[in-house]
Formats: sequence, C-alpha cells, structure tokens
Amino acid sequence: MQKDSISESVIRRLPRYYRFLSELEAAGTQRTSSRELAAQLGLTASQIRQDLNCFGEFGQQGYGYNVTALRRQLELIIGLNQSRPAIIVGAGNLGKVIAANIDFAAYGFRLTGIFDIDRNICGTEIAGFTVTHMDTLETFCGEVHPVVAVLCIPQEAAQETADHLGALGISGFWNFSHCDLETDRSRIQVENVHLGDSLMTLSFRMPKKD
Amino acid sequence: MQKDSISESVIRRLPRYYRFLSELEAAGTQRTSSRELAAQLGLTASQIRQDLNCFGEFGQQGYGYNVTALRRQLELIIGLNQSRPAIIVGAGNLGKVIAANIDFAAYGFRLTGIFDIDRNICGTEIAGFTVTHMDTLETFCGEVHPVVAVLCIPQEAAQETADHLGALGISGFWNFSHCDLETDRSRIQVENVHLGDSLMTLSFRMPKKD
DNA sequence: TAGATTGTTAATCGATTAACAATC
DNA sequence: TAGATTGTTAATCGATTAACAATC
Repeated sequence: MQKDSISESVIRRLPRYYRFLSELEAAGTQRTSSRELAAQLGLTASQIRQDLNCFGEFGQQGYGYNVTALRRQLELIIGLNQSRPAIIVGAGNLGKVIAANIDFAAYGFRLTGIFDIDRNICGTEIAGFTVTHMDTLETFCGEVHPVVAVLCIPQEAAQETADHLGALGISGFWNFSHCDLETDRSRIQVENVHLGDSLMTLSFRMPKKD
Repeated sequence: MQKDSISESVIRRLPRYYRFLSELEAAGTQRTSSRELAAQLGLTASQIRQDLNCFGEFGQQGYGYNVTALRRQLELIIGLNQSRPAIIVGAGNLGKVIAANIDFAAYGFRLTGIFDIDRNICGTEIAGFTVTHMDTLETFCGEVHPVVAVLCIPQEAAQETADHLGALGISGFWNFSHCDLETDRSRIQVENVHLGDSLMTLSFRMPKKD
C-alpha cells in the first residue's frame, strides 16, 4: 500500500495536512477536496493528490475526501495512534519545558522517564516524573525498553550520550543538542531541532545594515 | 554579487556550513576544500561549491578555502554580525527558556524586551529583563523599533498578535506558536518552529505496531 | 612545471505541476 | 445524465551531480 520510499519533502508536509484536517474536523466540516486543501495550505491540488497517493487511495471521484476519514488515515500513517515509550535525557530548562508542554501521547509516544547527570537535579519532580540519575539508565532501559530519547543536553555531551543510548536500544532521537549526531542511520532515526540554525535562517532573510 | 534568489534548500544549509567552519576554526584548521567539507557534512563537493557560488567566489584554485575567511564570509552572508532589535512575546515556560538560553547576539539579533498579557507574570524578571505588559508594546515599538518578534504564545492568540505586531513595524517572526501564520509574505518573514510537526515526522519514521 | 581544486557549464535526477481518462 | 473530482500518467521545472577548462 505505501510506496517504497517516501521523500523527505512529503514527510515534512504530512503534519501540516494532519493539523489542517484536524481543524476542519473540529469545525464540523465533513468533506473537502484537493483543490480546497491546496488553496488553504498554499500548495497545488496536484501535489496534495500525489502526496496522499503515496499511501493509498483515500478519496472518491466526484466527491473529494471525507475529512474525518482522511484525518484518521493520516493519524495511522504518521503513527499518532501508537504509544511508544520515550525518555527525556537532560532535565535543564529545555528538558523541563518539553516535559511539561509536549503532549507526547498526541504524537504517538509515551513519556516514561526523565534523566539527568546532575545529582542536584535528580530527585526533583517534573511533569509527574522524578528526575533520575543517568546511572540508572541501563536498568531502566532493560525494563521499560524506551525507543526514543529526547536529547536536551549540552552539545559537548551529545555524541557520547547518543552512542550510549543507542547501545541501550534507543532507535530514535529528538535532538535539541545543537549538533549533528553521527549515528548508524540504517538503524537510528534522528530528528534535529536546531534552534540556532532556525534563527540563522531568519537572520539571513532579514534586511541587513552596512 | 549575490544571486537574485537563493533557494530554500541552500538557505537551510548555510547554518550548517557556518557551524562546521566555526568548529574547524576553533580546532585551528587553516584550510579546507569542498571535497573535505562534503565528506564531513555528508554532501557532495559540487553542491558545496554551487551553494557558495550563489554568494561569491571565496576559494582559490588549487588551494581550496581559507577556513577563517570563509567562516567570516558566511557570518556576513547570514547576517550574524548584525544587531537587530528583537522582542519576546509570551513569557510562559517556553518564552523563559528562549530568553535565558538563546544567545541572540550570536545570531545577529539583540533582545530588547519581553512581553506578556498576564499581569501576574508582568514585573517578574527573566534574563535581565522585566516582563512588561503587552499594553505598552505600541510605545515600546515607537521607541526601540524592534524588527523581530519571538512568538511564544498560545495558538489561539497567535494570528491576532502577529497582525498587531505587524502593524507596529515587526517584519520577522520566529514562530513557536504551533500554527501557520497568515502574513503579507512580501513584507514579513516567518520562521516556524513547529515542535509538534517535528515530533510527528519522527513518529512517522519510527516502527509501528499493529 | 605538475598537482590540486576551484568556478561554471552541462547532464542527470527527482519533485512539482499539468493534463486527462476513470468514475462517483 | 452532467458535473465534479479523483488517481495517475506525462510534461515541466528546479535542484543536485558530474565534468572540465581555468588557474593557483
């Protein structure tokens, strides 16, 4: 059903489709078309149909798409109905914000623990979890088998920690550590959130003096 | 000197080039080549030369590139030497983390104020700034003329607030509010940080059960 | 000079857009 | 049935890669 390989461009558009269909559904809209979606999302109808047809045939000729059905399909495609165990590594400011503000369950994951290397932070409570020392990671992973680690640690420690976590069975990183991890890309998925890079692209596009 | 329009793909690679050259420079490396950079960054030498030649001729035949000179050129190209006034709008958890952790000066900006609509938060101090009520934005903008606003507010308020800020002269948004802003794209630059979308792409790429 | 590596042009590849038969 | 809109094939466009003359 799903095409062999989905291009990065398509993958990046899926969340937008899902978000927008969720809004339509919440607004009570029952039906839509590629033309309508395209107009709203600033894409072409062709592109939307091509994208969706990577995964199956979800529309009906002459009618278009049922909003609820298509949203539900995207939910399954993206894997939002899953509940894969995840951990946060690094309980500094950023780790705390993510623990408190990201609804992991809404994205197909389930937060199972928060770890830090600083014994002063360990023992404190964040989002219902007691921050635990990294020493206990091995035992924890043996029991809970988390698949994803959210890396909220300083750049210097990132590569080493990622290697360690990879050895403990982690196969996905949500990487906030501001550096490019070197991993076995056949086995391990990395999604980078490089805030600095993001702000630099804005800097590039803003007018400059001198 | 700079080509008429730079593609989004090129823009997204510039920060990585800059980061990597900074590392090389910090390590004391004086010279590099497109082949070397390509190997390290996982790109092709051709691509790197094409990308750089959008902006000028920075290399020397037979030699390659001087690390410091090229890093410096990228600094100017991206605009990291600038100091454009920026404000943070929304001083919740996320706004605080950004205020405290992002080195705006390193990215061509200068944090000038933090605003919130909640009078309970106003008056508290974050990263050396006293959080100020949004009521005072108009006066502030008239005096300081910030060009960029970091949007750390809830989705519901984002569009309205963006419109308001646009009217007050803001021409760039670093948007963390998890929705797609509708703006006059000829005048206003938007850089989205959609953490939910980011986590969804990781969800998509992770194995699924059932 | 010989070797190396650039800047740039040409070739290839992949993604986007257009077109249209199928069909609800 | 007529109108609408899909799924899909073909055409176009743009980005990446390869090739090579220029030159340090």
